Amino acid sequence: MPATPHDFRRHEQPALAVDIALVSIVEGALKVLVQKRTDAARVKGDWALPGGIVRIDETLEDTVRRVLAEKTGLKDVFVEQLQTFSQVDRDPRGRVVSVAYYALTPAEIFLAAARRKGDLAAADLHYLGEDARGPIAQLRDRTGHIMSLAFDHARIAGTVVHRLRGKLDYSAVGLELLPPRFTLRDLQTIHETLLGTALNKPAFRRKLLDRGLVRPTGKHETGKAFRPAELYERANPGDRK
Amino acid sequence: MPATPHDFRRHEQPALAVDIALVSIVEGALKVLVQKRTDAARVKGDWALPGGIVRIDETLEDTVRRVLAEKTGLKDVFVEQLQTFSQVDRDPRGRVVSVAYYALTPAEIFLAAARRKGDLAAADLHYLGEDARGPIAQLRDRTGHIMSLAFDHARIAGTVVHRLRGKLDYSAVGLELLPPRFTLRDLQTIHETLLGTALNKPAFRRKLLDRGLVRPTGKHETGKAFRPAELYERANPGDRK
DNA sequence: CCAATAGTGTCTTTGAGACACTATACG
DNA sequence: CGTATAGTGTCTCAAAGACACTATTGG
Repeated sequence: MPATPHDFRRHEQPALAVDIALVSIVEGALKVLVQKRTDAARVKGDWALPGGIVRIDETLEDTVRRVLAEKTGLKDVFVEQLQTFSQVDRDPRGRVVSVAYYALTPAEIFLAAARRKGDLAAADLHYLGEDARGPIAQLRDRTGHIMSLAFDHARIAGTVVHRLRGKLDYSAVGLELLPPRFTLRDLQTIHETLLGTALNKPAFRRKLLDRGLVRPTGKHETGKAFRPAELYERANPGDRK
Repeated sequence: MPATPHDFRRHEQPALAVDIALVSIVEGALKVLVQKRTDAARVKGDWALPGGIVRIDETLEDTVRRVLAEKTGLKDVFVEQLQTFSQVDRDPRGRVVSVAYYALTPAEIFLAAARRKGDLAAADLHYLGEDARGPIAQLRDRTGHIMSLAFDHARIAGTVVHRLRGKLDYSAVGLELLPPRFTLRDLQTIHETLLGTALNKPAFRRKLLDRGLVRPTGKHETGKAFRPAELYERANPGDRK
């Protein structure tokens, strides 16, 4: 029997939040934006992914964009839903179900956002693999020290890497981590950093061009002490040459 | 600044529910379990996916298993999270965010569950493709008449088919739609029904056996008027022969 | 031995990896 | 013209599709 309106609140319900992994690749290193926690005495973990409570009149995407704007000043970021996390004890302060999102942005924009507020930091994101409960990641600061993550955010970060690795094969998601014009070598570095493996140069180029995901602009890099690479841009979907 | 416990309820929040697409393949037709709606006057759509409100002490998987048990009597069904749907107007009775799940079960168990209660029905699930807002599906009854779906459930059903098609390539998810022992022809029919295309027999068999996903039992079908097929079972993960 | 489907051998096609080669800019 | 990287031609290899062939059961 479907619930009627007043039924929705007959039982006490979990609170609903979003958590956002803002990810970038800076000089061949995978980065994620984290926020310094202030009540680390009550909640284990010095750092957390930015997040916020979903308001009654917002879609989840609205909440994500509001939180990103409030905490980083960023607008028009690429955002996709990852997965919803609902372990009963995931937040020791109360019952919160969190819908995790990942956001992707080029290195320059990412660094500018991380510098904007004092409690934000760009952490190195290391994928540790999967165990019985799923993927997991570890964060390190620029000196290589481990940054402890609160809640289930190490799981969320691990799941982001796992998802992005899967999507590289069949989508152009790596383009979200580059400016509008880029070289194929840059894009290959993006893929290699996310996958953690080296890729074959001719095969990589063939695949992208055959599938019509990128298009040469005719322009070239400048200021290099050797042969400059051609700049490419993303092809409009539907284009096949 | 992270919220403190009392902050969680400072604003009014959406209610949190799960919706479940219990899917099966019966005689080469893709089926989904739907429930007859009683207040179709107030909410457009005669049918809906089974669903329920998430209780404070439940994980989402707990809610899914509770709802499946209450509505169908099924236990130990294969269940995976699909996606969370949060359009503000998705339920005209009030603000509800819904985490959609799909559940897979073999034809016999599915048919028994669908017969168990009078308000349940096994609908034919037709994938219509993707538009700008995502995948969409249409339901038909056994006479071919369209069954109108409430809320965004046509989107959820479409997203389930889309997800399952993607997973067939790299996972053994089709095995969840078959009994413990099955013929390779049965499994190929499962794949073909989900994908909506014919598959190459030798290639299909090679792939499954090379990847060690299934294992021959040495037993064969009985009661066929022609050469009986060998029965296979799922290989334990890690086995490679 | 016929019907009908199970199961396989093998040729072709396709796409990815390997690797070496040519191309081109700056200084 | 040397250095360093861009970009490509081509061989190899692996996986998937095509297709025809053999195998096996009940009747």
